[in-house]
Amino acid sequence: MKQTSSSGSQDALNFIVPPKEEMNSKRKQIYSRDFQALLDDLEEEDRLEEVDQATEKKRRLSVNQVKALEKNFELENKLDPERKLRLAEELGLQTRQVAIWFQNRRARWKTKQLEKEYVVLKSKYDVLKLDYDKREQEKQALASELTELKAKLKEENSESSSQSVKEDSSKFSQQIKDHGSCENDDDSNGIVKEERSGNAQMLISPSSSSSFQINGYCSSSGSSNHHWFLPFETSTILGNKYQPQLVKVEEQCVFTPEEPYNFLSVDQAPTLQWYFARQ
DNA sequence: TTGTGTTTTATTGCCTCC
DNA sequence: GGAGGCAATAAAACACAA
Repeated sequence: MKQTSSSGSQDALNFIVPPKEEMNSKRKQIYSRDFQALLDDLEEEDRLEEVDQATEKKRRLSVNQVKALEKNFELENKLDPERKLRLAEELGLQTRQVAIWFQNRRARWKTKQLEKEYVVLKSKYDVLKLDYDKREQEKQALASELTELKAKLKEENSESSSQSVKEDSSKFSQQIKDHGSCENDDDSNGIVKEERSGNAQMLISPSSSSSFQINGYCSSSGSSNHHWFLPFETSTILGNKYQPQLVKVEEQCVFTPEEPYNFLSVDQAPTLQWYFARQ
C-alpha cells in the first residue's frame, strides 16, 4: 500500500496507528523470536493482500484506510474532485474506490439516521398511545357511571312515584276530614268520580312546576264558596318533586259537567291552556 | 467445518444539474 | 452530454453458532 504523510488526514491516521517502520523497530525490541516470526507471517499476508488488490479482486479496505476515510467523512460527507483525488493518493486507492466508499458510507449514515428518527417517533407514539388508552379508560368509566346514575334515577323516580301516591292519598283523606267539604271521602284513593253540583272555578297553585297532571277533583257540595281540591297521583313533574297541595276551588267552574272525565284522563296529558289563557 | 446471517465493496440504472 | 448522486442489488468477506 502506498503511504504518504504529507496531508492532514494522514497526520490523523498516524496519530491513531503509528507508521509501519516505527512499529517494526518497537516490535524488534519487545517481542520474542517466535512471536516475531508470527508477526512476520502477518506482514507477508499484508504484502500478498496488496498484490491481490492489484489484481482487482474485491478486497476489504485496511483498517487504516477505513479510519482515514471515516475521519474525512466526519469533516464532510461529500467529496469534491480535488479532495477525492488527494484522498485516493494518500490512501493508495483509486479515485473510484474513494467515491464508492463515500457513496456507501452516506447510504449507511442515512439508514442510521432513519433508525434514530424511528426510535424518536416510536417513543413519541408510545407516549401518545399511553395517554390515549388512559383517556379511553376514563371515558369508559364515565360512561358506565352515567349508566348507573341513570338507572338509579329511574329507580328513585318509580319508588317516589308509588310512595307519593300513598302519601297523597293519606294527606288527601286527612285534608278532606279537616275541611269537611268533600263527599265520598271514604274513597281510599281520594278520587271523586262524579261531581255535578254546579259551576266551579279552579285556582291552582303549583308548588314547584308550571304545569301538572290532574286525575281527580272535588267541587262544592256544601254552603261554602271555597272548596278544596287536591291534584294527586302526580308527584314528579318535569323532573321536579311535586309537593301535593290543596287547591282552592271556587264556584263558577269553567267546566261543564261532561268535561271532567275527558280533562282528567290519565292517558291524555293536559296542557292547562285553559288556565294560562285566562291569566 | 459448515451453514447462515451480516457487513462491506462494487455495479447498474436512473435522475438531476450544469 | 458528462459528472455525480442515489437506490437497488450482486457478490465477496466476515462473524458466529451448532
